[in-house]
Amino acid sequence: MELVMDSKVDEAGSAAPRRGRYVRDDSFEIDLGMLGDALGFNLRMAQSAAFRAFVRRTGDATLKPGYYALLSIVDTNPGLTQAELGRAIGRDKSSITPVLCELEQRGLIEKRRDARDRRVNTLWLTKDGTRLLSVLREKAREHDRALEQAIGRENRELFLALLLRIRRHMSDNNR
Amino acid sequence: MELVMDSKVDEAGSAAPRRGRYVRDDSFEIDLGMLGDALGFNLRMAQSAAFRAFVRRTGDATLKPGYYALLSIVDTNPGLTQAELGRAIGRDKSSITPVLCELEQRGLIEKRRDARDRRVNTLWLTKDGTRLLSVLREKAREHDRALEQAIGRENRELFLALLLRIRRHMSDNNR
DNA sequence: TATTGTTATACTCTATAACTATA
DNA sequence: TATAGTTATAGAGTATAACAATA
Repeated sequence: MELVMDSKVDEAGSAAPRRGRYVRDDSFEIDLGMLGDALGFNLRMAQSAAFRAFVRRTGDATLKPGYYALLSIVDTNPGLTQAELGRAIGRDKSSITPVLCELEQRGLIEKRRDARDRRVNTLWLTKDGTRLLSVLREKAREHDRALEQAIGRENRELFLALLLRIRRHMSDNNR
Repeated sequence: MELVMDSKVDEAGSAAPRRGRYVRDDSFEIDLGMLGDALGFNLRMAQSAAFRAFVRRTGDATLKPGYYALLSIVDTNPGLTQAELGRAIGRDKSSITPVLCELEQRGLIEKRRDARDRRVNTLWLTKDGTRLLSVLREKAREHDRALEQAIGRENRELFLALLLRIRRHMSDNNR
C-alpha cells in the first residue's frame, strides 16, 4: 500500500554521510522515513506527549501520575473487586495490588473483605479519596480541553471512536 | 457517531453498592464513567493495546520492543548523532546511551567519533543491522495493516494527522 | 480445580544529576 | 560557558510464578 510514504529515495543510498549538512540548531531536521507514517509510532509519540503534559499539570497534586484512573473507576463502581478493576484497564492483578495498598495507606480508598465471597476485596473511596479525586478531575478536564483543542473540537467524537476501535481490535482477547 | 459507548448513566449515584449485581463472568461490566469519554485515557489504553500487539508480533525477532524505531531512524539518517536521535523521538540523551551501547555490542549499529566535532558520535547501521531491520520492517508493516484495519482505511490519514497535532501541541516545547 | 489477592522478583522505559572531553 | 556522551541512580509501570485462602 502506501506505507512507503516519503521514501523520496534521496541520499541515493545509506552510505551518504549525513554529516555533510552539519546542522545543529535543534530544528527538527531528522527524517523519520516510513516511521513518520506509521500508525503505531505516531500513536506512541502522541500518547507519550499527552501523558507528559498530564503529569506536568497534575504534578503538584500529591499523587503518582497513573493513579487518577483507578480512583475514578472506584468512584464510578463502588464495591468492585481488585480483579475486576484490573480487567477494566487491562492490567494483571499483581500490578494492581501495590497501587491499591498505597492508596489505602494514604487513606484514599478502603478495602473491605466481601462476606459472600471471602476471597475478594471490595473497593470503596473514602472522604479524602473523594476530595482528592474532585481536584484531579478538574485537572483532567483541563487536560482534556487541551487535547480537544489540539485535534479540533469537530474531530473529537471520531477520534475517540477510533481509539476505542483500536483498543477493542488489538486487545489480548482477540489474539 | 456511535462513540458514546456505554455511558448510560445508570446507577443514579455513586452510593449504589455495586456488589448487588454480583457478576463474575469476565464480561466488561465496569462502568468507566467520565473516563470512558476522556481523550487522554483512551489514548493511553489504545496505545498500550497496540504496543502489546506489536510486542507479540515481534517477540521472536531477538530485539527488545522499543529498539525498532531507533534502528529505523539510523537507517534513514545515516551519520546522525545520539543527541539528534534523542531529540527526534523526544527522549533524553541519557535514555539513549544504554540502548545504543547494546545495539553496538550486538553488532547492529556502529558509532564513529566525528572528526570535525570530536564530542559527537555519528551512528551507522551495520550489515547485520540492516538485515534485522528489514525483518522488523515487515513485522511493522503487518502491524500497521492491523491498526489500519481496526480504524478503517478511510480514516487513516485523518487519524495520523490528529496524532501529529497532539504531539506538536502537547510537546515539551510549547510548555 | 479454579480464582482472589499477595509476594518476590525482574524487566522496560524513562529521567536527573554529576562527570569528562571537548568546543 | 555550553554541548555530547557516559555513568550512577532512581522511579514508574508492568509482568510471571509461586503461594495461601477460599470457592
